[in-house]
Amino acid sequence: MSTPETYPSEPPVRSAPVARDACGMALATELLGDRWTLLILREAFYGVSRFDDLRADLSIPRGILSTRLKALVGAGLLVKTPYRQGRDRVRYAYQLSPMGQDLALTLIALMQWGERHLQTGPSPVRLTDRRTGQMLQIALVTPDGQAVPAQQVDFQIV
Amino acid sequence: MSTPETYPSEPPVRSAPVARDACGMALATELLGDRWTLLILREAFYGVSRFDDLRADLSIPRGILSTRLKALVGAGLLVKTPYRQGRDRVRYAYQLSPMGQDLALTLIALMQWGERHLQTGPSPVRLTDRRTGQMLQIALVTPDGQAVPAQQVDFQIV
DNA sequence: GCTCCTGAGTCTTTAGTTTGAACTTAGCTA
DNA sequence: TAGCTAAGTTCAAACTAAAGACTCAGGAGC
Repeated sequence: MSTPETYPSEPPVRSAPVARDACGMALATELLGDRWTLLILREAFYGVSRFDDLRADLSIPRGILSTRLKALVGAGLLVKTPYRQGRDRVRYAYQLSPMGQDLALTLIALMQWGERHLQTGPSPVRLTDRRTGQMLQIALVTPDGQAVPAQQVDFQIV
Repeated sequence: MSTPETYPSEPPVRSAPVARDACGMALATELLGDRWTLLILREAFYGVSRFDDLRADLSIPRGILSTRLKALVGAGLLVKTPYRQGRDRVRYAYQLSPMGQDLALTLIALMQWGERHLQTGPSPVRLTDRRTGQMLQIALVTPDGQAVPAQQVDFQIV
């Protein structure tokens, strides 16, 4: 973005051009930015929904899980739904709300980045087009659904 | 993903079908999942590169910034480059490596999600196609760059 | 009825991080 | 020589997380 050797011509950026409370990314980070929250949402995407299953799967302390779930329900990403299995007593499932499901693209972007740069083996997750079977990638697209290469993307602050 | 009222027919998922250390998302979360790291990368994307500018812009304690920058340099997301402005002594700029720049799509996905669900006002960030001026959105695309709607995406674990 | 079991929590104590403030260092500049 | 600034480091106090014990509710078995 800036070229350190060729200052003074191009002065360094001294502060972010977008205030933190007007930036969707910063707001999202406040909600999702901790060691557990993204992992909990990952489980939710995979369909794990019960307190004790989450706890066992993540090895997360009960107290922390309890607080995080409350925060996520409070923020509207998860919904706590009662259900009854067989003759069991009523229990609760934590499931993604539409707002939570809408995080899918973000988590997929994160996953694909992790696969490219951190993962050693091949990915066990396969995202394909149901019609053609083609592999899918995250990209920026125009309203009519045409991908635009990175060099052709214009980033502007108004 | 599962329908709480209509169990037993469809049993609940008891654990994530992908081990944490084989999942790009989980690996990425380990690196990026804390209160500051994503905010630091956000600054880096906006072009803020100097220690004290980051510190002032984020109101982050020096010690934390120092450790986070070291971690990010160590992980290969940032590069610490010496530079010299005018006759000043040599200083260091923290800038995105190619690996860090490759996180752009993820951060944009996060930003667009935050804008849809958390932000009250309109976004000051404008992402457009340089050729046509059209607004751009994150989506899943086929290898030839055609967006695929969510309902048509097939998610499989191998 | 009484006891045990399980899912889903809460409470408490200990361990680990984060903060903020003060101190340090290197290279200018007056 | 003293002063300034960017970029750290160090340290005590405050906060947060972790691990384990405790609680509670509704069945199931005796």
